[in-house]
Amino acid sequence: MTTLPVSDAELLRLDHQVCFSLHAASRAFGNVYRDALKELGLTYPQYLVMLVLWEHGPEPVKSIGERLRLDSGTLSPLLKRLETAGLVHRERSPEDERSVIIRLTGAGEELRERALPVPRRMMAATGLTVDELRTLRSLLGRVTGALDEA
Amino acid sequence: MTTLPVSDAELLRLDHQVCFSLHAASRAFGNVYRDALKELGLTYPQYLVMLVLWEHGPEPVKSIGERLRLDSGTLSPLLKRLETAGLVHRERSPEDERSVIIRLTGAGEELRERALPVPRRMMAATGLTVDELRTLRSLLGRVTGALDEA
DNA sequence: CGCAAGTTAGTTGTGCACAACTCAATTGAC
DNA sequence: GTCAATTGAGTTGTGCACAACTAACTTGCG
Repeated sequence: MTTLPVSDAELLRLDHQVCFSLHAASRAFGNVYRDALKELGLTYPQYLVMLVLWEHGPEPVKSIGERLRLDSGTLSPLLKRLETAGLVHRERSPEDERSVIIRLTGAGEELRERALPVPRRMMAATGLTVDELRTLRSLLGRVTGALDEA
Repeated sequence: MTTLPVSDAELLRLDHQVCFSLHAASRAFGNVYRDALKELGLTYPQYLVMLVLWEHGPEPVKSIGERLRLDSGTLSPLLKRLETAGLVHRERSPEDERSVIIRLTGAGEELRERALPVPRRMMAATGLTVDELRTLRSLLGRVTGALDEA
C-alpha cells in the first residue's frame, strides 16, 4: 500500500475530520434510532441494555457495564427507568449482597418480538454494503482499542 | 469485490456491531479528548466551536450550528459557558437583531497556540495509518449523509 | 402601510456520559 | 478473628444532545 507524502497541515486537518465525522455519525445514528425505537418506548442506550439481556439472560449490573463499557453512574438511573417502564426487575444477589441482578419481566421478554425489525431498518439507513460495514466495524474496533490504552 | 452470501442473522448481528462500535468509539474519543483538553479548560464540543472560530472568525450562532450540526438548545448554554470562561464575546448583529455574533476574545485567540499540539496527540492515539484514517473518514461521511436522509 | 409567516436565539425538560464521592458487603493480610 | 483494603451499586454535580416551546425580529404579501 503506497501513499503519497502528506504534509503536517493535511495530517492535522485529517485528524480533525475523522474525530468530527465520528462524533457526527454517532449523533446521526442516535437520531435515526430515536425514530426507530420510539414505538418501543426505548432510547438507544436502553435498547443496548435490552439486547444484552435478551442475548445473555439475567446479569448483574457489573456485567452489563462491562459489555457496554458503561459505569454505574450511567447504568443506575437508566436501569431504574427500565424498571419503572416494567421491562426489568432488580434483585440483590443472594451470594453477594453487593451485587444487583437485572432480570427481564414478561413485558421485557415480549418486547423482543417488536424489536426484531429494527436492525434491518437501521442497516438499510446506513446506505453501506456488507463489506463496507465490515471494514467500518473493523476500523472502529481498532480505534477504540487503541484509545482505551491511553 | 465478491462477497459470499450472508445470512439474515449475520446481517442483523453485523449491524448491531457497527452501531455499537460507533457508539463506543465516539465515547472512547471523548475520554481521550477529555484528558488532552483538560489543561485548556475545554470539553470536546467546546473545542469544536473554538476550531470553527479560529478558522472562520466571527460567526453567528446559526452558522456555527450548521457547521457542527448542533441546534440552539445545545449551543446556547455551551456558548454561555465559553463566555463565562472569557474565551468569546456575544453581540447582537446590527443588521439583523435576531442574530447573535460570536467573536473570540484576546484570550480566545491566544488559546489557539496552546491547542496546536492536541490533534497530533489524538491522531497518534488512534493507532491507524493515514490511509486507514482516510477510509474511516470516507465511510463515516457516507453513513452520516445517508442517515441524515431518513 | 399592516399583519401573517418565517427566521433566529433562547428556555425548559428529559436522558446519556462521566468524575468524584458515599456506603455497605466482601476479601485478604496479619 | 480482626481490621484495612477492595469491590459493587448508588448519588451528586457538570456538561452534551435534542424535542418542544417561547419571544423577538424580519420579510413579504395584500
